[in-house]
Amino acid sequence: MKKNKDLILENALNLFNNEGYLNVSIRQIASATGISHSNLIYHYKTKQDIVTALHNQILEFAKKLNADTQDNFNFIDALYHSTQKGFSLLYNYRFFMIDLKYILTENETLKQVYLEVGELRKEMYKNAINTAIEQGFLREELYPQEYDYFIDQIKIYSDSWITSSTIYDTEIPQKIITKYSDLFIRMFYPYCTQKGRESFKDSKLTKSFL
Amino acid sequence: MKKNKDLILENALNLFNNEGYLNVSIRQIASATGISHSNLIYHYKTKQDIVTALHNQILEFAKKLNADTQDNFNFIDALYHSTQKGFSLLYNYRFFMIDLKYILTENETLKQVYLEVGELRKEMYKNAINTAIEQGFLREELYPQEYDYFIDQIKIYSDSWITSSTIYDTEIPQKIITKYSDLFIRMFYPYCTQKGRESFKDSKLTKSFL
DNA sequence: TTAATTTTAGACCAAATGTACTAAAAAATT
DNA sequence: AATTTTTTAGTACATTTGGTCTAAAATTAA
Repeated sequence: MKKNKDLILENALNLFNNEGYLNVSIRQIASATGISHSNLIYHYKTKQDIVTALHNQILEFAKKLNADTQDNFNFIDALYHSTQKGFSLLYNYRFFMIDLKYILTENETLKQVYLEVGELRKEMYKNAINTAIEQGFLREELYPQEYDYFIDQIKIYSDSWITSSTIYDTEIPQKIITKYSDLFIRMFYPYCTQKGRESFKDSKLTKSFL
Repeated sequence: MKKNKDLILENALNLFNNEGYLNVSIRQIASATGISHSNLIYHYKTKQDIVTALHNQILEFAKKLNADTQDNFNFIDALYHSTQKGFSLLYNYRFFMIDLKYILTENETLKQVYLEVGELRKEMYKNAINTAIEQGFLREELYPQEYDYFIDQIKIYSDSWITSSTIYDTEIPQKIITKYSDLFIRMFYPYCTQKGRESFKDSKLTKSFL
Protein backbone atom coordinates (compact mmCIF):
# COMPACT_ATOMS: atom_id res chain seq x y z
CA MET A 1 0.00 0.00 0.00
CA LYS A 2 1.23 3.45 -0.86
CA LYS A 3 2.31 5.69 1.93
CA ASN A 4 0.79 9.14 2.23
CA LYS A 5 4.21 10.64 1.81
CA ASP A 6 4.35 9.24 -1.72
CA LEU A 7 0.73 10.04 -2.47
CA ILE A 8 1.44 13.66 -1.64
CA LEU A 9 4.15 13.78 -4.30
CA GLU A 10 1.88 12.15 -6.83
CA ASN A 11 -0.94 14.59 -6.26
CA ALA A 12 1.36 17.58 -6.05
CA LEU A 13 2.91 16.66 -9.38
CA ASN A 14 -0.47 16.40 -11.06
CA LEU A 15 -1.65 19.68 -9.61
CA PHE A 16 1.59 21.47 -10.49
CA ASN A 17 1.46 20.19 -14.06
CA ASN A 18 -2.18 21.02 -14.58
CA GLU A 19 -2.73 24.21 -12.58
CA GLY A 20 0.74 25.70 -12.59
CA TYR A 21 3.12 25.56 -9.67
CA LEU A 22 2.29 29.04 -8.41
CA ASN A 23 -1.43 28.48 -8.48
CA VAL A 24 -1.29 25.46 -6.21
CA SER A 25 -1.39 25.82 -2.43
CA ILE A 26 -0.36 23.37 0.25
CA ARG A 27 -3.98 23.09 1.25
CA GLN A 28 -5.00 22.12 -2.28
CA ILE A 29 -2.42 19.37 -2.39
CA ALA A 30 -3.59 18.09 0.98
CA SER A 31 -7.18 18.17 -0.15
CA ALA A 32 -6.38 16.31 -3.38
CA THR A 33 -4.52 13.69 -1.37
CA GLY A 34 -7.40 13.38 1.07
CA ILE A 35 -5.49 14.35 4.15
CA SER A 36 -5.46 17.39 6.40
CA HIS A 37 -3.17 20.23 5.51
CA SER A 38 -1.45 19.96 8.87
CA ASN A 39 -0.65 16.37 8.08
CA LEU A 40 0.90 17.39 4.80
CA ILE A 41 3.03 19.96 6.57
CA TYR A 42 4.19 17.22 8.89
CA HIS A 43 5.64 15.38 5.88
CA TYR A 44 6.79 18.38 3.86
CA LYS A 45 7.25 21.62 5.69
CA THR A 46 6.94 23.79 2.58
CA LYS A 47 6.07 23.58 -1.10
CA GLN A 48 9.76 23.92 -1.80
CA ASP A 49 10.42 20.66 0.01
CA ILE A 50 7.92 18.97 -2.26
CA VAL A 51 9.59 20.38 -5.36
CA THR A 52 12.95 19.22 -4.13
CA ALA A 53 11.59 15.72 -3.63
CA LEU A 54 10.09 15.74 -7.12
CA HIS A 55 13.34 17.01 -8.58
CA ASN A 56 15.15 14.11 -6.93
CA GLN A 57 12.75 11.79 -8.72
CA ILE A 58 13.72 13.41 -12.00
CA LEU A 59 17.40 12.94 -11.28
CA GLU A 60 16.86 9.28 -10.40
CA PHE A 61 14.99 8.58 -13.62
CA ALA A 62 17.61 10.49 -15.59
CA LYS A 63 20.35 8.33 -14.12
CA LYS A 64 18.52 5.21 -15.23
CA LEU A 65 18.12 6.64 -18.72
CA ASN A 66 21.81 7.35 -19.03
CA ALA A 67 22.55 3.81 -17.92
CA ASP A 68 20.75 2.01 -20.73
CA THR A 69 22.15 3.52 -23.93
CA GLN A 70 20.99 1.63 -26.94
CA ASP A 71 23.71 1.58 -29.58
CA ASN A 72 22.14 -0.76 -32.05
CA PHE A 73 20.89 2.25 -33.98
CA ASN A 74 22.44 4.50 -36.56
CA PHE A 75 23.76 7.88 -35.42
CA ILE A 76 20.55 9.83 -35.81
CA ASP A 77 18.27 7.13 -34.47
CA ALA A 78 20.42 6.83 -31.38
CA LEU A 79 20.26 10.59 -30.89
CA TYR A 80 16.54 10.55 -31.54
CA HIS A 81 15.98 7.68 -29.17
CA SER A 82 17.79 9.24 -26.24
CA THR A 83 16.24 12.63 -26.98
CA GLN A 84 12.74 11.21 -26.89
CA LYS A 85 13.42 9.34 -23.67
CA GLY A 86 14.78 12.47 -22.05
CA PHE A 87 12.06 14.75 -23.36
CA SER A 88 9.42 12.29 -22.27
CA LEU A 89 10.76 12.17 -18.74
CA LEU A 90 10.92 15.94 -18.54
CA TYR A 91 7.39 16.23 -19.87
CA ASN A 92 6.10 14.17 -16.95
CA TYR A 93 7.53 16.83 -14.68
CA ARG A 94 6.77 19.71 -16.99
CA PHE A 95 5.74 22.14 -14.25
CA PHE A 96 9.38 22.18 -13.27
CA MET A 97 10.52 23.60 -16.59
CA ILE A 98 7.53 25.88 -16.99
CA ASP A 99 7.95 27.46 -13.57
CA LEU A 100 11.70 27.02 -13.46
CA LYS A 101 12.46 30.65 -12.83
CA TYR A 102 10.13 30.94 -9.84
CA ILE A 103 11.19 27.60 -8.42
CA LEU A 104 14.89 28.36 -8.57
CA THR A 105 14.47 31.90 -7.28
CA GLU A 106 12.84 30.72 -4.07
CA ASN A 107 15.23 27.80 -3.54
CA GLU A 108 18.92 28.63 -3.75
CA THR A 109 20.07 25.08 -3.03
CA LEU A 110 17.98 23.64 -5.80
CA LYS A 111 19.29 26.35 -8.11
CA GLN A 112 22.87 25.27 -7.48
CA VAL A 113 21.98 21.65 -8.16
CA TYR A 114 20.19 22.62 -11.35
CA LEU A 115 23.14 24.66 -12.60
CA GLU A 116 25.51 21.79 -11.93
CA VAL A 117 23.31 19.32 -13.73
CA GLY A 118 23.16 21.82 -16.58
CA GLU A 119 26.94 21.83 -16.85
CA LEU A 120 26.91 18.05 -16.88
CA ARG A 121 24.40 18.04 -19.70
CA LYS A 122 26.59 20.39 -21.67
CA GLU A 123 29.57 18.11 -21.25
CA MET A 124 27.52 15.15 -22.37
CA TYR A 125 26.50 17.02 -25.51
CA LYS A 126 30.10 18.01 -26.05
CA ASN A 127 31.26 14.42 -25.83
CA ALA A 128 28.49 13.15 -28.08
CA ILE A 129 29.36 15.75 -30.68
CA ASN A 130 33.07 14.98 -30.55
CA THR A 131 32.36 11.29 -30.98
CA ALA A 132 30.08 12.05 -33.91
CA ILE A 133 32.84 14.13 -35.50
CA GLU A 134 35.36 11.34 -35.05
CA GLN A 135 32.95 8.87 -36.59
CA GLY A 136 32.42 11.19 -39.51
CA PHE A 137 28.77 12.07 -38.94
CA LEU A 138 29.37 15.70 -38.05
CA ARG A 139 31.78 18.07 -39.79
CA GLU A 140 34.64 19.88 -38.11
CA GLU A 141 34.11 23.38 -36.75
CA LEU A 142 34.05 26.14 -39.35
CA TYR A 143 35.24 28.70 -36.81
CA PRO A 144 36.58 28.47 -33.25
CA GLN A 145 34.10 27.28 -30.63
CA GLU A 146 31.35 26.87 -33.19
CA TYR A 147 30.08 23.80 -31.36
CA ASP A 148 30.21 25.57 -28.01
CA TYR A 149 27.77 28.10 -29.37
CA PHE A 150 25.72 25.30 -30.83
CA ILE A 151 25.56 23.60 -27.45
CA ASP A 152 24.37 26.84 -25.87
CA GLN A 153 21.65 26.97 -28.50
CA ILE A 154 20.43 23.43 -28.01
CA LYS A 155 20.58 23.95 -24.25
CA ILE A 156 18.18 26.86 -24.52
CA TYR A 157 16.00 24.74 -26.73
CA SER A 158 15.86 21.83 -24.32
CA ASP A 159 15.14 24.18 -21.44
CA SER A 160 12.24 25.82 -23.17
CA TRP A 161 10.45 23.55 -25.65
CA ILE A 162 8.01 22.47 -22.97
CA THR A 163 6.94 26.01 -22.20
CA SER A 164 6.53 26.69 -25.90
CA SER A 165 4.42 23.59 -26.29
CA THR A 166 2.01 24.69 -23.58
CA ILE A 167 1.35 27.86 -25.56
CA TYR A 168 1.27 26.59 -29.11
CA ASP A 169 0.24 22.94 -29.00
CA THR A 170 -3.02 21.24 -28.20
CA GLU A 171 -2.18 17.69 -29.26
CA ILE A 172 -1.73 14.72 -26.96
CA PRO A 173 1.55 14.50 -25.03
CA GLN A 174 3.01 11.75 -27.22
CA LYS A 175 2.50 13.85 -30.35
CA ILE A 176 4.02 16.87 -28.67
CA ILE A 177 7.07 14.99 -27.49
CA THR A 178 7.60 13.52 -30.94
CA LYS A 179 7.23 16.89 -32.60
CA TYR A 180 9.74 18.66 -30.39
CA SER A 181 12.20 15.77 -30.39
CA ASP A 182 12.03 15.83 -34.17
CA LEU A 183 12.59 19.57 -34.30
CA PHE A 184 15.50 19.19 -31.91
CA ILE A 185 17.21 16.53 -34.00
CA ARG A 186 16.91 18.72 -37.06
CA MET A 187 19.11 21.32 -35.42
CA PHE A 188 21.99 18.91 -36.07
CA TYR A 189 21.36 18.54 -39.78
CA PRO A 190 23.29 21.61 -40.98
CA TYR A 191 26.35 20.33 -39.13
CA CYS A 192 26.19 16.90 -40.75
CA THR A 193 28.64 15.45 -43.21
CA GLN A 194 27.35 13.50 -46.18
CA LYS A 195 27.54 10.40 -44.03
CA GLY A 196 25.53 12.14 -41.35
CA ARG A 197 22.87 13.14 -43.85
CA GLU A 198 22.59 9.55 -44.98
CA SER A 199 21.93 8.67 -41.38
CA PHE A 200 19.03 11.15 -41.42
CA LYS A 201 17.63 9.51 -44.55
CA ASP A 202 17.77 6.09 -42.95
CA SER A 203 16.26 7.28 -39.68
CA LYS A 204 12.74 6.81 -38.39
CA LEU A 205 12.03 10.54 -38.11
CA THR A 206 8.44 11.52 -38.65
CA LYS A 207 8.98 13.27 -41.95
CA SER A 208 11.35 11.87 -44.49
CA PHE A 209 14.53 13.44 -45.82
CA LEU A 210 14.86 13.36 -49.55
CA MET B 1 2.82 66.28 -15.73
CA LYS B 2 2.28 62.56 -15.96
CA LYS B 3 -1.16 61.21 -15.37
CA ASN B 4 -1.68 58.52 -12.77
CA LYS B 5 -2.94 56.24 -15.48
CA ASP B 6 0.52 56.29 -17.05
CA LEU B 7 2.33 56.14 -13.74
CA ILE B 8 0.44 52.97 -12.92
CA LEU B 9 1.79 51.32 -16.06
CA GLU B 10 5.32 52.46 -15.28
CA ASN B 11 5.25 51.09 -11.76
CA ALA B 12 3.47 47.92 -12.76
CA LEU B 13 6.12 47.24 -15.40
CA ASN B 14 8.93 47.69 -12.91
CA LEU B 15 7.27 45.50 -10.34
CA PHE B 16 6.42 42.80 -12.88
CA ASN B 17 9.99 42.76 -14.20
CA ASN B 18 11.61 42.70 -10.79
CA GLU B 19 9.25 40.62 -8.66
CA GLY B 20 7.59 38.44 -11.25
CA TYR B 21 4.13 39.01 -12.61
CA LEU B 22 2.46 36.48 -10.34
CA ASN B 23 4.03 37.85 -7.19
CA VAL B 24 2.66 41.34 -7.75
CA SER B 25 -0.78 42.32 -6.49
CA ILE B 26 -2.95 45.23 -7.52
CA ARG B 27 -2.47 46.68 -4.08
CA GLN B 28 1.30 46.59 -4.43
CA ILE B 29 1.15 48.44 -7.71
CA ALA B 30 -1.14 51.02 -6.17
CA SER B 31 1.15 51.41 -3.21
CA ALA B 32 4.23 51.81 -5.45
CA THR B 33 2.36 54.44 -7.44
CA GLY B 34 1.30 56.21 -4.26
CA ILE B 35 -2.43 55.92 -4.82
CA SER B 36 -5.19 53.91 -3.21
CA HIS B 37 -5.95 50.49 -4.60
CA SER B 38 -9.50 51.50 -5.32
CA ASN B 39 -8.17 54.32 -7.42
CA LEU B 40 -6.06 51.90 -9.38
CA ILE B 41 -9.05 49.68 -9.94
CA TYR B 42 -10.90 52.71 -11.26
CA HIS B 43 -8.27 53.01 -14.03
CA TYR B 44 -7.61 49.32 -14.61
CA LYS B 45 -10.24 46.92 -13.42
CA THR B 46 -7.85 43.94 -13.26
CA LYS B 47 -4.18 43.06 -13.56
CA GLN B 48 -5.02 41.63 -16.96
CA ASP B 49 -6.08 45.06 -18.16
CA ILE B 50 -2.70 46.41 -17.12
CA VAL B 51 -0.90 43.65 -19.00
CA THR B 52 -2.97 44.33 -22.07
CA ALA B 53 -2.05 48.02 -21.89
CA LEU B 54 1.62 47.14 -21.52
CA HIS B 55 1.40 44.72 -24.41
CA ASN B 56 -0.04 47.47 -26.56
CA GLN B 57 3.01 49.54 -25.71
CA ILE B 58 5.21 46.69 -26.95
CA LEU B 59 3.29 46.51 -30.20
CA GLU B 60 3.60 50.25 -30.73
CA PHE B 61 7.35 50.21 -30.21
CA ALA B 62 7.66 47.17 -32.46
CA LYS B 63 5.85 48.99 -35.23
CA LYS B 64 8.28 51.87 -34.98
CA LEU B 65 11.22 49.46 -35.11
CA ASN B 66 9.92 47.84 -38.26
CA ALA B 67 9.52 51.26 -39.82
CA ASP B 68 13.14 52.36 -39.64
CA THR B 69 15.09 49.53 -41.27
CA GLN B 70 18.69 50.45 -41.73
CA ASP B 71 20.02 48.93 -44.93
CA ASN B 72 23.43 50.55 -45.06
CA PHE B 73 24.84 47.41 -43.47
CA ASN B 74 26.03 44.10 -44.79
CA PHE B 75 23.68 41.11 -44.48
CA ILE B 76 24.77 39.98 -41.03
CA ASP B 77 25.09 43.46 -39.56
CA ALA B 78 21.59 44.29 -40.73
CA LEU B 79 20.30 41.10 -39.12
CA TYR B 80 22.29 41.80 -35.99
CA HIS B 81 21.10 45.36 -35.82
CA SER B 82 17.42 44.54 -36.06
CA THR B 83 17.82 41.59 -33.71
CA GLN B 84 19.42 43.73 -31.05
CA LYS B 85 16.73 46.38 -31.40
CA GLY B 86 14.00 43.81 -31.07
CA PHE B 87 15.65 41.93 -28.22
CA SER B 88 16.28 45.18 -26.40
CA LEU B 89 12.64 46.19 -26.65
CA LEU B 90 11.47 42.82 -25.42
CA TYR B 91 13.92 42.93 -22.54
CA ASN B 92 12.31 46.12 -21.27
CA TYR B 93 9.09 44.13 -21.00
CA ARG B 94 10.75 40.91 -19.98
CA PHE B 95 8.09 39.91 -17.44
CA PHE B 96 5.85 39.33 -20.41
CA MET B 97 8.03 36.62 -21.88
CA ILE B 98 8.96 35.14 -18.51
CA ASP B 99 5.35 34.78 -17.40
CA LEU B 100 3.95 34.32 -20.88
CA LYS B 101 2.22 31.07 -20.13
CA TYR B 102 0.35 32.40 -17.10
CA ILE B 103 -0.51 35.67 -18.80
CA LEU B 104 -1.94 34.05 -21.90
CA THR B 105 -3.80 31.39 -19.95
CA GLU B 106 -5.79 33.95 -18.01
CA ASN B 107 -6.44 36.21 -21.00
CA GLU B 108 -7.84 34.50 -24.07
CA THR B 109 -8.07 37.70 -26.13
CA LEU B 110 -4.43 38.55 -25.52
CA LYS B 111 -3.52 34.99 -26.40
CA GLN B 112 -5.17 35.32 -29.81
CA VAL B 113 -3.34 38.57 -30.44
CA TYR B 114 -0.06 37.01 -29.39
CA LEU B 115 -0.54 34.02 -31.67
CA GLU B 116 -1.35 36.29 -34.62
CA VAL B 117 1.71 38.43 -33.99
CA GLY B 118 3.69 35.21 -33.79
CA GLU B 119 2.51 34.19 -37.25
CA LEU B 120 3.46 37.61 -38.55
CA ARG B 121 6.94 37.24 -37.08
CA LYS B 122 7.30 33.89 -38.80
CA GLU B 123 6.37 35.39 -42.13
CA MET B 124 8.86 38.17 -41.64
CA TYR B 125 11.58 35.63 -40.97
CA LYS B 126 10.47 33.66 -44.00
CA ASN B 127 10.73 36.72 -46.23
CA ALA B 128 14.07 37.75 -44.83
CA ILE B 129 15.43 34.28 -45.43
CA ASN B 130 14.11 34.13 -48.96
CA THR B 131 15.66 37.48 -49.75
CA ALA B 132 18.95 36.33 -48.28
CA ILE B 133 18.83 33.24 -50.46
CA GLU B 134 18.16 35.30 -53.57
CA GLN B 135 21.04 37.58 -52.71
CA GLY B 136 23.28 34.58 -52.24
CA PHE B 137 23.93 34.87 -48.53
CA LEU B 138 22.03 31.75 -47.54
CA ARG B 139 22.09 28.41 -49.37
CA GLU B 140 19.08 26.66 -50.83
CA GLU B 141 17.21 24.10 -48.74
CA LEU B 142 18.90 20.71 -48.45
CA TYR B 143 15.55 18.99 -47.90
CA PRO B 144 11.92 20.11 -48.19
CA GLN B 145 10.81 22.69 -45.63
CA GLU B 146 14.23 22.84 -44.04
CA TYR B 147 13.82 26.59 -43.47
CA ASP B 148 10.35 26.11 -42.02
CA TYR B 149 11.85 23.93 -39.33
CA PHE B 150 14.61 26.46 -38.89
CA ILE B 151 12.08 29.21 -38.39
CA ASP B 152 10.33 27.13 -35.74
CA GLN B 153 13.66 26.75 -34.00
CA ILE B 154 14.56 30.42 -34.00
CA LYS B 155 11.03 31.24 -32.89
CA ILE B 156 11.45 29.08 -29.82
CA TYR B 157 14.77 30.76 -29.23
CA SER B 158 13.37 34.26 -29.43
CA ASP B 159 10.49 33.31 -27.17
CA SER B 160 12.73 31.92 -24.48
CA TRP B 161 16.16 33.54 -24.39
CA ILE B 162 14.95 36.05 -21.81
CA THR B 163 13.79 33.37 -19.42
CA SER B 164 17.09 31.57 -19.86
CA SER B 165 18.99 34.74 -19.14
CA THR B 166 17.21 35.27 -15.84
CA ILE B 167 18.44 31.89 -14.71
CA TYR B 168 21.95 31.82 -16.09
CA ASP B 169 23.13 35.41 -16.40
CA THR B 170 24.04 38.02 -13.84
CA GLU B 171 25.54 40.65 -16.12
CA ILE B 172 24.06 44.02 -16.91
CA PRO B 173 21.15 44.12 -19.38
CA GLN B 174 23.23 45.48 -22.26
CA LYS B 175 25.71 42.62 -21.95
CA ILE B 176 22.90 40.10 -21.80
CA ILE B 177 21.18 41.48 -24.84
CA THR B 178 24.41 41.49 -26.80
CA LYS B 179 25.21 37.95 -25.77
CA TYR B 180 21.86 36.51 -26.78
CA SER B 181 21.64 38.53 -29.98
CA ASP B 182 25.06 37.21 -30.87
CA LEU B 183 24.05 33.63 -30.11
CA PHE B 184 20.91 34.10 -32.17
CA ILE B 185 22.79 35.37 -35.21
CA ARG B 186 25.10 32.40 -35.06
CA MET B 187 22.16 30.08 -35.67
CA PHE B 188 22.25 31.33 -39.26
CA TYR B 189 25.90 30.52 -39.87
CA PRO B 190 25.49 26.87 -40.86
CA TYR B 191 23.00 27.93 -43.51
CA CYS B 192 25.33 30.50 -45.04
CA THR B 193 26.97 30.35 -48.41
CA GLN B 194 30.59 31.39 -48.80
CA LYS B 195 29.35 34.91 -49.44
CA GLY B 196 27.27 34.74 -46.27
CA ARG B 197 30.26 33.62 -44.24
CA GLU B 198 32.27 36.56 -45.58
CA SER B 199 29.50 38.76 -44.27
CA PHE B 200 30.04 37.20 -40.83
CA LYS B 201 33.75 37.93 -41.03
CA ASP B 202 33.12 41.57 -41.90
CA SER B 203 30.47 41.98 -39.22
CA LYS B 204 30.76 43.69 -35.87
CA LEU B 205 29.85 40.62 -33.86
CA THR B 206 31.47 40.39 -30.47
CA LYS B 207 33.81 37.53 -31.28
CA SER B 208 35.49 37.35 -34.62
CA PHE B 209 35.10 34.68 -37.26
CA LEU B 210 38.36 33.37 -38.65
C1' DT C 1 -20.38 80.72 -10.79
C1' DT C 2 -22.72 76.55 -11.09
C1' DA C 3 -23.35 71.99 -12.54
C1' DA C 4 -21.62 67.81 -14.27
C1' DT C 5 -17.95 64.60 -14.73
C1' DT C 6 -13.78 62.45 -13.45
C1' DT C 7 -10.68 61.07 -10.11
C1' DT C 8 -9.56 59.79 -5.56
C1' DA C 9 -9.52 57.64 -0.73
C1' DG C 10 -11.45 54.93 2.93
C1' DA C 11 -14.02 51.45 5.01
C1' DC C 12 -15.67 47.06 4.70
C1' DC C 13 -16.16 42.04 3.26
C1' DA C 14 -15.45 37.24 2.20
C1' DA C 15 -12.13 33.96 0.74
C1' DA C 16 -7.65 31.88 0.78
C1' DT C 17 -3.16 31.12 2.64
C1' DG C 18 0.85 29.91 5.59
C1' DT C 19 1.81 28.86 10.10
C1' DA C 20 1.54 27.34 14.94
C1' DC C 21 -0.33 24.68 18.59
C1' DT C 22 -2.80 20.82 20.75
C1' DA C 23 -4.32 16.40 21.24
C1' DA C 24 -5.94 12.09 19.56
C1' DA C 25 -5.11 7.93 16.85
C1' DA C 26 -2.09 4.52 14.80
C1' DA C 27 2.09 2.02 14.47
C1' DA C 28 6.35 0.39 16.10
C1' DT C 29 9.40 -0.90 19.84
C1' DT C 30 10.50 -2.72 24.20
C1' DA D 1 1.18 -5.46 27.71
C1' DA D 2 3.18 -1.14 28.22
C1' DT D 3 5.54 2.57 26.28
C1' DT D 4 7.52 5.30 22.92
C1' DT D 5 7.41 7.19 18.31
C1' DT D 6 5.11 8.41 14.19
C1' DT D 7 1.22 9.99 11.91
C1' DT D 8 -3.01 12.42 11.76
C1' DA D 9 -6.91 15.95 12.32
C1' DG D 10 -8.76 20.06 14.25
C1' DT D 11 -8.67 24.69 15.61
C1' DA D 12 -7.32 29.17 15.68
C1' DC D 13 -4.81 33.38 13.94
C1' DA D 14 -2.75 37.05 11.38
C1' DT D 15 -2.04 38.46 6.70
C1' DT D 16 -3.03 39.22 2.04
C1' DT D 17 -5.97 39.52 -1.73
C1' DG D 18 -9.66 40.92 -5.10
C1' DG D 19 -13.67 43.22 -4.97
C1' DT D 20 -17.76 46.49 -3.70
C1' DC D 21 -19.81 50.57 -2.01
C1' DT D 22 -19.87 55.38 -0.56
C1' DA D 23 -18.65 59.88 -0.46
C1' DA D 24 -15.40 63.49 -0.85
C1' DA D 25 -12.22 66.10 -3.72
C1' DA D 26 -10.57 67.75 -8.06
C1' DT D 27 -11.26 68.85 -12.62
C1' DT D 28 -13.89 70.18 -16.57
C1' DA D 29 -17.87 72.04 -18.98
C1' DA D 30 -21.80 75.02 -19.23
